[in-house]
Amino acid sequence: MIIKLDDFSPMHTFDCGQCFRWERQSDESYIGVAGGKVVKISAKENVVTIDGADENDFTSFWGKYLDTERDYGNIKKKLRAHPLLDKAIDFGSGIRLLRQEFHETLISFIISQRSSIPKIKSCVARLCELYGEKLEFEGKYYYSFPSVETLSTVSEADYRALGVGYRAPYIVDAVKKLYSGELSEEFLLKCDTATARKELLKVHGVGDKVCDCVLLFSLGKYDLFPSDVWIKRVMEESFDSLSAKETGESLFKEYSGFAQQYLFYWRKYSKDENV
DNA sequence: CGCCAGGGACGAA
DNA sequence: TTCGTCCATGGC
Repeated sequence: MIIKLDDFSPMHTFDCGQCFRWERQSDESYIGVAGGKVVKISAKENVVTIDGADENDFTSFWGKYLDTERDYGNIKKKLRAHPLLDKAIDFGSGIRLLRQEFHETLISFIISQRSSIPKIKSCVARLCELYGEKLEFEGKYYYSFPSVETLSTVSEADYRALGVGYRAPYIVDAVKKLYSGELSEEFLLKCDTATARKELLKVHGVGDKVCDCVLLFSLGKYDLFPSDVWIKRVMEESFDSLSAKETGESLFKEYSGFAQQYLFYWRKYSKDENV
């Protein structure tokens, strides 16, 4: 499957901290699993190749996942009004915000709290290997992210065995709420951002940061500006701001989530060539 | 308020 | 190499 898509770089998009299941290959393509399917994605200029997907898969899943309908050129143009964003956008010009599955995003970001990206990736990978569905692609095996139904049978001790430590009971709580319908994607989608936050914060182990990441990366609440240590740093340095989240959201409004990703990627990864 | 949890990454010594 | 610190959340 080959498509034309502007403003997209697999590296910028898959390595900017929003997802944990894409692996860079020696040829700079990325292999990943989403929606129960494995694909390999590569891009030359604005020509994007998705190996392992046909047109049907694209219209039913990958198009939405890659946020292909959104005009990132326009978003970037608006954000470039801020001098700092201008720099950040130059550095991560191919970032697109993925529309990831809700339960996967929630559980992954619960695991992510107070941890590092390599560690998160290994925990999520083990979770998938143990409880996901085995998939084959180009002679290798991959695993889907397990369903809520499957996870509802997994115990706290089993989660602990994955290496998630004290987060194990949080995952149990999240899965329980998902499985019972007490927490539902459909409901959160209908809510305004503030109401959705209030609901999601009821899950054990979900604080401000995890909450904002989940709502931004899976439900498209783009007016959120998740603030981790890198974002706090950049806001403090450049905007003299003590409360990164509030400042970001009031500056960038409905583009907060996009601004956050450009700033995060730039502040965390550009240092070498930037000082 | 301060400290801890469970563990890997990362930077300093 | 080893040591200390970090990370984001809830419980105490």
